[in-house]
Amino acid sequence: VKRTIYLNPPADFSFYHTVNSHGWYDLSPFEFDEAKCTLSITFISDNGAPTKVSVSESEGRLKLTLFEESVSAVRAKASVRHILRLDDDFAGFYELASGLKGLNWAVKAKAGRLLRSPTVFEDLVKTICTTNCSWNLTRSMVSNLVEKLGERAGDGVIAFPTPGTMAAVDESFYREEIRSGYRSGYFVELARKVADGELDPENWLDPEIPIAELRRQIMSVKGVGLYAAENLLKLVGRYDGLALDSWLRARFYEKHNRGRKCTDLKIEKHYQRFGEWRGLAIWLDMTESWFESKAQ
DNA sequence: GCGTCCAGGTCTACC
DNA sequence: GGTAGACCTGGACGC
Repeated sequence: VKRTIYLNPPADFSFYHTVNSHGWYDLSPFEFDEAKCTLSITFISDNGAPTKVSVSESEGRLKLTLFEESVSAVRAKASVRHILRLDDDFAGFYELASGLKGLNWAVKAKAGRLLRSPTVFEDLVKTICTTNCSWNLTRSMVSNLVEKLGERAGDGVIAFPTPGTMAAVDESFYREEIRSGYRSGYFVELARKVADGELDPENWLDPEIPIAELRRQIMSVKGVGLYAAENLLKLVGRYDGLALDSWLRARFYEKHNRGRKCTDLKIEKHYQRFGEWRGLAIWLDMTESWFESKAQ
């Protein structure tokens, strides 16, 4: 039995720009129906059951459709708040970015919220899946994780696998079934540490943890280097790293360096003025063209 | 059809 | 603390 509930987003929220903020909407178990502008999210409910909620916009409110009876409205709202970053505050960034070329569009469009998964663990694994490979391979590894290892409900809903489930299979499973190559050992080690309670990625959402300590913890995960750590840091609300990767560098060369390569230091200097917001500044500057012809 | 390169990098070994 | 070389996969490209 379907249920519909509503959620009031903050005034500076744009559903469209949040969903399309980066490639995450394209990774399983997210499903995005572009024509209907509806995002389906899947997470593990409090009773341990995988549950699906679809989210769309309706007259300025967020309309949540719940498909499982077991999930409470409170829990569904909390997950959506987390995934769409409804409680994040961007006033400081908008103040810095207002009127600036490359960024003013974001202020006007209310962009800046980077879509995230229901858990930090899921975002961490997905981020490792983005390293040193094409986006196609990232998508393939993630959908293999969900299809072959995900948590299944009776009605066909599948959520991203839990640390415990991921820890229960060995490296050869990842190599052969997930096709994750040398990352396979990283997944086994990470999943075991989280399942054993030795590491708690969800704790990284705590804004009180000093950035240096947080970065140290994240980079202690095998397979997570500077790019992956800074990317995950953005997803837990810390934007002081640029998270440079081949895509971002190429876009910077194109937009700000006449198509010629330059050092990372030059890129760093370009965004220095944005201080603790620089990671968001480069991302929005580099993705401006995604939204140029799509007035929303 | 086969070799090489490289994508939303990171680790290890050795200066 | 800085940097070659190795590392899975699969699609693109040159020959």
